[in-house]
Amino acid sequence: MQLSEQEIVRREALQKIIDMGINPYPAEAFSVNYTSTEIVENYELSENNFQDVHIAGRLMMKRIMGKASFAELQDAHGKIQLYIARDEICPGEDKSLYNDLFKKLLDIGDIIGVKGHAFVTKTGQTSIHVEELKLLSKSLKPLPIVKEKDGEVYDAFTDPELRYRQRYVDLIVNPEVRKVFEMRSKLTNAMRSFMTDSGYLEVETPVLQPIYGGAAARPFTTHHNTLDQKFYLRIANELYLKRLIVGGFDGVFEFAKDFRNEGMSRFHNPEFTMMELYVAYKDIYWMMDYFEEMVEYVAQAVSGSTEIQVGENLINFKRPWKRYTMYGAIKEFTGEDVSTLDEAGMRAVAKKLHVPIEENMGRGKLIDEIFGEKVESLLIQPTFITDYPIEMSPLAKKHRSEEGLVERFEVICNGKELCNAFSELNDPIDQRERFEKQIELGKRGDEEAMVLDEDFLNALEYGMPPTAGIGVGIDRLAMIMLNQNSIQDVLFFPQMRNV
RNA sequence: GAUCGCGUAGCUCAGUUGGCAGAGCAUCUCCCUUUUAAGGAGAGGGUCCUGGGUUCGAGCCCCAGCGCGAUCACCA
Repeated sequence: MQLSEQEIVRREALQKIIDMGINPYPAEAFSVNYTSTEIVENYELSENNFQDVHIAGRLMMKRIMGKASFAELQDAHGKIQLYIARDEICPGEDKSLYNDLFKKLLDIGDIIGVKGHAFVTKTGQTSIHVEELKLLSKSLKPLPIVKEKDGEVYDAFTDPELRYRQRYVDLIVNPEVRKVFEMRSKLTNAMRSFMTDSGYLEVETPVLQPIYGGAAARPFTTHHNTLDQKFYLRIANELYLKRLIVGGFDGVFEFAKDFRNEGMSRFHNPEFTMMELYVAYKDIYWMMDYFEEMVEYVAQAVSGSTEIQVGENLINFKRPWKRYTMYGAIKEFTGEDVSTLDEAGMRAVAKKLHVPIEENMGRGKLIDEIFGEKVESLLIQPTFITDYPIEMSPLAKKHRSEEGLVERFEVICNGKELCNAFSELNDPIDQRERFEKQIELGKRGDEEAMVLDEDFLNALEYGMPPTAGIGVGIDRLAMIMLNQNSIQDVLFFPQMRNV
């Protein structure tokens, strides 16, 4: 391994620290009694508090001025300035703790613990007057140095490849990145508590599945040695959650890592998080209300408002959201009434609207293309689209009144699909026929056609109550609510090519 | 998978017509007891992504490859 000049210097410093009799990686705990932000935010309010502060974190800046110095300590919550005077951390004759350890051997990035008292400097900055200093962990790699003045950031660590491959560095030096992930956690917590408060059960279902199902996608495959059997990483957990509804639970949900062996883009990572919820004795109209309420609640919890600025758009999650049928939305945005057209008529409309189509597309696919090309990107505010063509929805119940459609809705927001929901198909005969149609599509070369799951049909044959189900793309929801442009910015460790 | 762009010091970036490899921060040495993008004086640090080619001479031009990004394709 080729070491840079700075890395060599740090290894030499490490050895000198050991030579001084100091363990650079001590085993014992360093108990902390305050965090940086607690002190900074509350010092003025409680003048006499914080006189015995134990605080630990990463050394982020040293400003040495001879026999006294300032430094910046960063803990999990923020930064606080340290004031270190030689004669206070070295009250005796031996000044080596200050002159050697602090001034020369401690580097930016080292993890230290200090004891001291809070005070305010001449220039008005709340700081810790250090009385004791202890090295807790020596850092051997130089950190990127990010500077800031008057809210302006200089030399920010921005190379996306380095940021994603070494997210730990990104998190150390880019506080706004930490913030995004803290808010993502808030988001999922808010959803979780909303559903738990409704009385629904959070469950876990298999990631390794002998038959993949619940979505149309190409799977990852793997092999179990003992069983000598092929397994797939799940592309969805839909069919397992429905088995649990058959089993008698009236509401189950799971935050699931799903895996799809497909292209990557700023909206696609090969592994991603989907939240699926199934509630017995409900239909899509109930689910629309429930989802609307949940997202409004989540927006409030995450940002303290139902209005969120996303790029150039101000998105308002306050209920009620606009609702269109798919035909209605096409009519509204293109002026074309396609509801009564046959396949040929649909093809003619697609051509007229300059929607690129292929000869083998059926009526349902044509509708989907027209909607995707001409309507979807125009829907910025959260909008319900209901009543999808049956060909695209093999797990959704037939529409209660419209031939050729199913009871399904999606919510489109910021031009992208946010969720997908059905009144779940619970007729086992119908479900078998839909699977068989998928098998034919598969034989005709559709690599994403669904596979027949005999055990799932077996479960349906025992009887599943009428059920509403929804799948929510958590990464995409996070992108919108946290105003992030790429899925990579809401995943700690986005997939990268191995180097 | 296609097209375009990018890859230079630990980080952020310059690099002219092809002519000695540059800056700021960081690092090292020295000075400095209320600084804060601390300051002052000095110094060191390079596989210019990799491999070929053209040329007297390549960071720069050409070819191939690798990695990243953007857009598209794919993606319920």
